Amino acid sequence: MANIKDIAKKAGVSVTTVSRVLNNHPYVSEGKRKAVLLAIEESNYQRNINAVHLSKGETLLIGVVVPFTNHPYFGLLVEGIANEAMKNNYKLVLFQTNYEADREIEALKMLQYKQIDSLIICSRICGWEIINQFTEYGPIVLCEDARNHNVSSTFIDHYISFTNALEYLHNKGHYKVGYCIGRKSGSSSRQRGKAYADFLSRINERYNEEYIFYECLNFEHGEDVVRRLSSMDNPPTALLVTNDIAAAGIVTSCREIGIRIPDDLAIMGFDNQPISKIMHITTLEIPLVQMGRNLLLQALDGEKHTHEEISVKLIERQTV
Amino acid sequence: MANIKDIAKKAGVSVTTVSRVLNNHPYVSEGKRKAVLLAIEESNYQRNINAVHLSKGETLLIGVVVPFTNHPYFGLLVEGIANEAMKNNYKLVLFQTNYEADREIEALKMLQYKQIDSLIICSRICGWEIINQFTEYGPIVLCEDARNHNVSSTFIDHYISFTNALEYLHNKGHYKVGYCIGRKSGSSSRQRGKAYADFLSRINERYNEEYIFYECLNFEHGEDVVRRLSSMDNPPTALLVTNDIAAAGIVTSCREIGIRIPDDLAIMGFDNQPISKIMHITTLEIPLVQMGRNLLLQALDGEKHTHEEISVKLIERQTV
DNA sequence: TTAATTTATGAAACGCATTTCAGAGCAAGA
DNA sequence: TCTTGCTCTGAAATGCGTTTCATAAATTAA
Repeated sequence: MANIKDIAKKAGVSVTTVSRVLNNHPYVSEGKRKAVLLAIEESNYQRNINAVHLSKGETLLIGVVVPFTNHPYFGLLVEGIANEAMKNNYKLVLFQTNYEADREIEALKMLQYKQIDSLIICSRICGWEIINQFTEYGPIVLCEDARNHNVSSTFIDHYISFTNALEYLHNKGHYKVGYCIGRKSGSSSRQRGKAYADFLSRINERYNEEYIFYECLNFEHGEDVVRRLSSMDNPPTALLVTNDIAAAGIVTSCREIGIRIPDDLAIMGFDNQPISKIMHITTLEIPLVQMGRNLLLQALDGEKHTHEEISVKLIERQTV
Repeated sequence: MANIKDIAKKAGVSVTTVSRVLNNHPYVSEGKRKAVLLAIEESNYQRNINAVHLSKGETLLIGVVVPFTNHPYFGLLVEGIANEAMKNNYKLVLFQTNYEADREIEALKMLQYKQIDSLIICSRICGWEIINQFTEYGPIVLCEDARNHNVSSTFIDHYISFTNALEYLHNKGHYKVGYCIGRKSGSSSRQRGKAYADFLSRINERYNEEYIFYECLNFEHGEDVVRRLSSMDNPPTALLVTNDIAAAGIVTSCREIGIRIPDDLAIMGFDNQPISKIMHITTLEIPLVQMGRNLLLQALDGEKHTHEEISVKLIERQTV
């Protein structure tokens, strides 16, 4: 395959001039430009992108770390990221971690090795002591409140939004409120846990371990929740479900065994996924696509670290 | 930052020897190996991955083309691809095309430019006349029957599986059968359309344009289908829905307006997504994760073109 | 007219690791 | 003893484009 040198020879110019033509630099006379373009055409020349990467030290690749690609929450987030990446001529390298720290470290190492220009971590597993070791190698963008760290972030205030949702349920007369969440650890889970604990003490209710459901990620997990629910002596009258799909699963399973919603059990979802609209699930809208877009822009912005809080909106429908 | 030359100097060996150590070549004496490793350690040396790529002419990157990242069908497929990629130390570059041909061409060009080692196209938009132009640049793997082409493929026989599903419905007493599908064009849609037409003529039914529903991709699209259905004078008594999520949406919307399933309307899904189990939707199981794995292995296999047909299985539940 | 810019061009340095090739040294087999 | 055949090592070639620097030529400004 022809390389830039061949083109230069063929067009009777220097490689510098060829490079200028390829990169649309000014200061190339019309005659030479034409000659170069002709030579490129005739030799069917293709720039070796890896040589460009080596030379420029950048790859136009952005890493995206998600625990699961196949999850509606991250699906929307990645959709936003992908759309914006497209606009900016960047491509995405996808890291599916399954919440294994090693996978996340692999992604960080790709940043270190310069195989990607920056890294977006949609849900972090590694501790900050690890992340911080890599901030020097390139922009890292988080999808959580990271205002005290050497990265950029786009996030929502989980404490406030959880509190709002809880208060909403309380105003509707619920005081036996439980919640379903994806994982025990993680920064958002902590914030939500705190909001929950504070809410309970505000309304003078006792913390009941039974009212918290973990591993609530998908439609099918709703079944487990409802099973546990129906075996309880003193079940909650309302459930905050941090993900509409799981909420939809719960609603579906409830219908099946005759638990009336919202009369027997009120359900409040999160995200405002399309499914929540169809199933009339009251939910807290999180503009995931928009957040994704923002994450990518921050990743491109490189040097300066910015932090953007996105606000959520409660959407009243028929499950509370 | 240190490079391989610095390490060579520091360790008192040639760059060749350093490279040998880095790549675990044999024929390096223990003494020199140790010296090199020490020098690497002390200089905090990082191999420049782009130089490696340039030199080796490969990137350990595999492109994956999907119309939407945020769709359960492709979600499972990508999950399988990602898992297998991980095992083989490959990373994925994700191309979300939204079914725009230009996006797919971009991916093909990245193959041409050697920024990716091979390309998996999960759902093709471009015609073969375009794909064929790129087969010389690296392995291309399709998720459709491509036995007559210069690529590898993992696929299911949509004609047969659609036929089986239709016959199953027919055996249950249905002859007014319609179907819901994602898009009008595309190879799988054509195969299914043919199976449908052949089925109709076999049972002596007239082709009814109204019985076919397009753009049926997601849960929310079920609503539209049901709306159209309920306004029909002579609606079908059974519906084949090429995607469980859409089927679930249809089931949900039907319940809402009192269409009984399967009595008033039988629903048959596709994929055997988790949601279909929960909602007891009769479906045709497509082992998407396994297919994804296979696609990746074929992508790695490079030179030789293989074609693997995956068989599907009808799973009887309660919506037919 | 002279000085200061701007335009245009190419040689050479730079980014960096892998691989081929040639050769030295040593051991095993004939 | 002589021939093969490993083991080990490094110089040099290879992959390829970008960018800096020096310089010449053409303009514009003073």
